Amino acid sequence: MKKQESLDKRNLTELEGTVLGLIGVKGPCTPYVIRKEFKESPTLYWNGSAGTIYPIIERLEQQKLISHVSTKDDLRGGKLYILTKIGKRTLKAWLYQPTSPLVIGTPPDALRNRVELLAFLAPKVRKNFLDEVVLELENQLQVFVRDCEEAQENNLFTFFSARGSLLHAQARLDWIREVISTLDKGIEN
Amino acid sequence: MKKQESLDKRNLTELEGTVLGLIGVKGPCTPYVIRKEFKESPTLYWNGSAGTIYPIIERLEQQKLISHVSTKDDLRGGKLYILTKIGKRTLKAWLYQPTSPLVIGTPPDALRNRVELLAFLAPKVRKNFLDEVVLELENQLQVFVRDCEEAQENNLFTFFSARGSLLHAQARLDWIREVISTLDKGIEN
DNA sequence: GGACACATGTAATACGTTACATGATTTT
DNA sequence: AAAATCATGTAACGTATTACATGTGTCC
Repeated sequence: MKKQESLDKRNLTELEGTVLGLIGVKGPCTPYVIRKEFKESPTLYWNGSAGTIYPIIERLEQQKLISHVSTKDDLRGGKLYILTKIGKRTLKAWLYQPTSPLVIGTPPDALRNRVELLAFLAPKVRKNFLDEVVLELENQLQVFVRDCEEAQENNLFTFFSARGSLLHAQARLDWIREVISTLDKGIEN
Repeated sequence: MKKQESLDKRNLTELEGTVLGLIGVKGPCTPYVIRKEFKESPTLYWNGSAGTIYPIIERLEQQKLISHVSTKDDLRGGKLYILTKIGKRTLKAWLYQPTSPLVIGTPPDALRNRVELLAFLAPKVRKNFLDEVVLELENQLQVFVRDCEEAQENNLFTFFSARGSLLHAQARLDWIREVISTLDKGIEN
């Protein structure tokens, strides 16, 4: 009853590509390890729930992008997955998309949505909201600073990723401060 | 055959809240106007497809958050929707969430995903990728600069939103340049 | 009269999450 | 023995997109 006509023609989704990439850079690993990676990483967006990861691993195997080596003796250790030749080629193609709007385009941002609609709140409430946001962002920034320090000791590219989150958080903070000061000036007039 | 047990208990999704907010700040408007807003805005993430907007308007009306005034005479003009009292209260509560992880948390970023997995590409390919990304981001930055100038003449908060996109784009550009220079130094050693 | 913008909707599909279910192994 | 972690999976659901279908009014 599974629906999968022309699976090989489909492009990888962002999450599928990331899973494929994790198998690629981490070497042979089990679905469970992939899940842990998602859960523990502060920069990887998805939560790596079982209901997502296992079906994706299945799909990738059916598309011959990954294959597993059986581990009969060890009931505890799960199936170890590795990239196939096609998998390596596909991953390289998926990674190298410097002009794709999905990669280059500005991601969604729930805070930006709120700011766009802030006209609906009374000036005082607005001010309170923005002040609280600044406090939250300052705390978050500290967390990312620590993440960067930790990541620096491990993988260089994990560090880059953490650094990206940090710079984004800093940019958001600068932005909200700018909004606050602009609104404050407006009130004076 | 519609499934909607306990609709009033549900929280608003990000898109539902944004639709409600647009009706709130723009005043009475038709679903079509909402769709246009999404299509034309460079900072609002969603594309405002009919298949999304019309069902949302329906749901919001069923939850008594919005109501419409009939326009019998004008077949062309669609139904004009406005916020109800409950709608106004709900919108204020939805906007004012300065500590919500969804609002404050760092959004997903497909470029960050790529960078995290860049170890899989050969150094030369990596370099090409990053150089191309810089070019793309520089172009994008110019677009956002123009968006900001346009928005400055209209709504202040639309300008803030555009400004947020601009600062984010700038942060991403700085970040990738930093990654490139770090990798270049590594090669020298 | 034809093209285009206005206006509303439905059906099929894709994607990810939550919650549930199961069982083995290790730690306390 | 109980709790926690390892490990794999399924079912139901929510949400948004794409593509399709339909019709009206306006402009050239």
